[in-house]
Amino acid sequence: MDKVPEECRVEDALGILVGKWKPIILLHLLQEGTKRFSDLKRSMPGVTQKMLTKQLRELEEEDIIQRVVYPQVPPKVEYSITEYGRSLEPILEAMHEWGTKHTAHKQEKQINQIKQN
Amino acid sequence: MDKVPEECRVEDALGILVGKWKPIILLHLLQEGTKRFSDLKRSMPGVTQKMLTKQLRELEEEDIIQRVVYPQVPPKVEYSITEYGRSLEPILEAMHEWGTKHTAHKQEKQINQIKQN
DNA sequence: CCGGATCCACTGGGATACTG
DNA sequence: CAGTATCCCAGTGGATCCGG
Repeated sequence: MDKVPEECRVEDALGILVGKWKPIILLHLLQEGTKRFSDLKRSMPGVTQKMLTKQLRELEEEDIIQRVVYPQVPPKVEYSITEYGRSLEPILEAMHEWGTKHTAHKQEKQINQIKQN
Repeated sequence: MDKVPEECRVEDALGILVGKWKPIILLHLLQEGTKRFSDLKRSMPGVTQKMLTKQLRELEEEDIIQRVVYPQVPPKVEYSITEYGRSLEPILEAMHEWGTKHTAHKQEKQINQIKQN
């Protein structure tokens, strides 16, 4: 961490990942390669079509994922991670690992607070 | 990335880092160890007292940073990274590195778009 | 099947003024 | 010096309906 704050690019990476459904989307696509819109939607309980579309568009805009439309009836649209997007994988892994520890950390903290009483 | 989405903890880490001034705060404290509120504020152009206070409180709540109040007049409050908070450093590093590449990537993309015309 | 268009609630961030 | 208290605005996320 020998960078001066003026040239901090952390936010750039953060901006890509921030969005209620983006981490989940990436996880699905990283694990399963290519998925149709409807499959993606089905595997993400609670998401609306509008939101899923929006988040996918934003990831596509940053070249993290790729969108392929098959001009047929009924429509078919497939999404997949780009090579470039795959470079985010180590970061997601690291965050997942840290998050897991943090969850344990918070539980421990709660237990200690209860003991105080 | 062999985790199923149901046990995705990426958001937990993300939630800690998200906040307009949090990455910068962490960067400053990681680099310079301990800083007073006013020093921190001075090194972050544009931040208001309210926002700086708020972001610091949130980081403190998660045990990422430590707040020490010296009961004197005028008041003196020092902030520093906790041992636990320091475990975020690799993630911040990785994001900074990725962000730097991404900035270059976007510039390249723009140039290509201009060439199209 | 996919996604655009509208309308709406909520909250994150900010400007400003005030206090021990 | 450090922090609260108010008021405000814009953006995000969501519910719902419509269309190719």
